[in-house]
Amino acid sequence: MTRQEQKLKTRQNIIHAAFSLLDENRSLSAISLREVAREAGIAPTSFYRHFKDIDELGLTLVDEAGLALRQLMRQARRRIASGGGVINTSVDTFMEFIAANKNVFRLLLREHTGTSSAYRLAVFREIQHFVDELTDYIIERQNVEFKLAQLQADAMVRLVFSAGAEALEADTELRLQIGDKVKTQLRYVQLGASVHKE
Amino acid sequence: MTRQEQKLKTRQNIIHAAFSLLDENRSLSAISLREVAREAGIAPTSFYRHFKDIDELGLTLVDEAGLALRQLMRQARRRIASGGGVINTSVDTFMEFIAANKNVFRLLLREHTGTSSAYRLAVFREIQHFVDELTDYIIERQNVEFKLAQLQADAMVRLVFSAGAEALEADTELRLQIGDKVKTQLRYVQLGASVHKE
DNA sequence: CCACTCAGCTTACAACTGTGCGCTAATTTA
DNA sequence: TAAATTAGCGCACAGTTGTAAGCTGAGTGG
Repeated sequence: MTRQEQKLKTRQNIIHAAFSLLDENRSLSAISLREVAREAGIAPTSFYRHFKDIDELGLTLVDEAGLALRQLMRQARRRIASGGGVINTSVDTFMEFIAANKNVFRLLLREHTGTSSAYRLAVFREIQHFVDELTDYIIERQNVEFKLAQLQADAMVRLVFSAGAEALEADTELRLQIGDKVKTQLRYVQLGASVHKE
Repeated sequence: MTRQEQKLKTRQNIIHAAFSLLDENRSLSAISLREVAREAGIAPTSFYRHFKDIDELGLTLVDEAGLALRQLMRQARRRIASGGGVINTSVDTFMEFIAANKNVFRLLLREHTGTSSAYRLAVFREIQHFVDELTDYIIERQNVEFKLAQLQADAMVRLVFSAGAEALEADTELRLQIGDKVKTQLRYVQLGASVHKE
């Protein structure tokens, strides 16, 4: 194994360690460099060979989470194309993502309203991608003007993320209920927006 | 000043100190007992004369914030009674509340998705009050069945809180824009729900 | 008036934090 | 092969944390 490979592996160990520490009751600002190092199996000071700060690690994690989100979007689009209804498919995909990547979503959720403005901004940008993509989609499908589509998309994303927060700590059955609830709410928004237009 | 009065005053000093520490970049779990004591002007160990834990203080703060929320609701109802449109008045009242009680709203927002499940639950209950009251109101005004009213109220509260989060860090002008946005979104929900019913 | 209560203090300690410094051993480069 | 680079380590230090123990002085109740 070359030196570069080894370094990359250690870096990923650190990232993985940090994600695993986010379990249940910790936020980015609540995990310490030493803890991460311990979990990653390196000496505390070796951490600096990979990241300038603990904050630099934090931003990296947010980026990784954003990446996962974008992959989620792609997956959802693929699924929609193969039929089943936009809202249904999107919500189902989203809920499955949450269940399968709890800590990733937890990170986004916590830091979205968290204490570091840098993290908040980073998460905000990731969510905005979501809104933008959905806006385009709505314009194309429902043939409405930009402003209205954006408002609608914004509302929908907010509702879905909020429902996600609720679903995060729920068991499978409750999560399905939450999914049903948010689907209906999304239909209200969609219906309301299309009626409003006329 | 009697001993009891003095104790109460110190207790309120502590609570006030804690709220003021929530400014900008701190959450409940990120403020230390010693900091609170310092800010309140007492010795660290004196803290224990008033609260068992820092967590007990935290729950007290959430309660206080909930109280403020309930007062907000009453104020909104009074204002609606004197005309001006339900959605408009409610959102305006809410936005004014946020601007005037930043740290109170910040607390609710942060702990809603925060790291302590006890805090999360406490905040969740406070928000649920909001939903319940709005549900009753909708049933009464729009004469719809409970289930539908609840779904509608739930969506509306989620949208308003989410907009509040955005407004929290915004200046006056942006806050007004956010207010307008969420008002439109709420009308979508309302419209959509009423159309859906038929 | 005198015994009692108790809010607040000082001192102390062990645990933890981030990080500077210098070493080692292994890979990379010339 | 010799020189240079560097990932990772151990040690050290100053700063912070929560909280236990025991004292003091002022308000309280008999």
